[in-house]
Amino acid sequence: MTPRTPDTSAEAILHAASTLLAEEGPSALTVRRIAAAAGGSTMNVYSRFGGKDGVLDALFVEGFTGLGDAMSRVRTTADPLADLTRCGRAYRTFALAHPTHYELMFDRYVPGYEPSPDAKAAAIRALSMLADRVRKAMDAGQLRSGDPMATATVIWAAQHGPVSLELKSAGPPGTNWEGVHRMLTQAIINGLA
Amino acid sequence: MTPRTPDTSAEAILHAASTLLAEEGPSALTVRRIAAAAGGSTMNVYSRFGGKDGVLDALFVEGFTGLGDAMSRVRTTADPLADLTRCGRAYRTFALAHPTHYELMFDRYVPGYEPSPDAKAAAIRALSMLADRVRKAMDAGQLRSGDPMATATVIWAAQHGPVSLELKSAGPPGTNWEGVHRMLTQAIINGLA
DNA sequence: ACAACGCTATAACACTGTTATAGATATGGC
DNA sequence: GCCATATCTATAACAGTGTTATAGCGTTGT
Repeated sequence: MTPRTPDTSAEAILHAASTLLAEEGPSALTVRRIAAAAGGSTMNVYSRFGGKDGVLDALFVEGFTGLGDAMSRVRTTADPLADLTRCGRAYRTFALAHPTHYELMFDRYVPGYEPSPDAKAAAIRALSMLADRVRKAMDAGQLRSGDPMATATVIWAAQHGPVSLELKSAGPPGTNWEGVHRMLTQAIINGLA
Repeated sequence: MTPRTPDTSAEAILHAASTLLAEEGPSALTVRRIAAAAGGSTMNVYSRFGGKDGVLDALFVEGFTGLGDAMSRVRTTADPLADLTRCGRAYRTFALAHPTHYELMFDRYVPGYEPSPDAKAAAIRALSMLADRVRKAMDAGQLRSGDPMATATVIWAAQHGPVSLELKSAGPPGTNWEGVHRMLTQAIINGLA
């Protein structure tokens, strides 16, 4: 589709970078390859994104937006605690479906790269999705009341731990990561109740 | 001391690399800088370690050895569950004391770097330290019995989650990471009891 | 003392992000 | 319609990376 967009626009660069990241991993994200895949020249990346970091930031935001969407798409039922558990499953599902984006979001694989304040804000926005549901559970009296953002951070940490290790295939071979994730999620939700 | 070791030995390279990693972070780990700091030439790194990855592997092992030692140094008392909790504290303390090593151990900051099988074995050895204590707690009837290695992996994931996020300073500013870590550790130990 | 070998250091190669420079293309004023 | 201007693009150059090949030195065994 769009068989020859004449303008090597910012969207083309972003699309190319996102595809490269998904299909070949972070090491394929070189300025030259991104520019070539977008049909333009390297300077395009600099004039539109200010450099490689700008593109990484955009992918970073894209990743967190997707993660937030995945969690906000979880249907809201009369049982806020069960909703939170399903959010945890959505978290792991997203990470396994987009491992390279997750790597970019949470691993500092580029020595000089640090997410910009705006990018970090996108991460906080995704966390707010969780905090909203935490607040609902608190209002329903199913979760000990307190700062929803702080409690959401605890749940987030419980998600990131097993998912991060699973993506690195750390730990003993044959580990049942789905079970580890479920057990940890269950334990922390019980502990916060 | 040793004011002019005539042999730019492997230890000198390792020491230089470890110091560079600790003092300037992963981005300072270039072959040329390592060789210069060790007083030798770049070829030294290749003849003795087979390339940069060999040095990274050695630092990887160094990190996991240190982490395993930190957890095995925790004193064993009559309360295996309390010992496990202290192991968790030792885990976080080690990570905060050696953030760059932790980064190397768990973040894939070098695009092409993958720990060698031997290096991964060192990681499993560190995990075994935890598994030993888990077994003790199981024998004492304080922890639900099962595969100690699998249970240790769950505890490990509960440590890595908050510690990893804390080191990246992810999450909302002003987060009480020590509290997040303690809460998660407590919850998972309770959940496994 | 001599020969052979191993190890070291230097320089070259292919690649990276980034920047400067020349060229083409489009725009604005008449 | 035509020219001057300005922007945007593409090419090439620069400093750095990991890695490899090559020439030189030192050491060692006989």
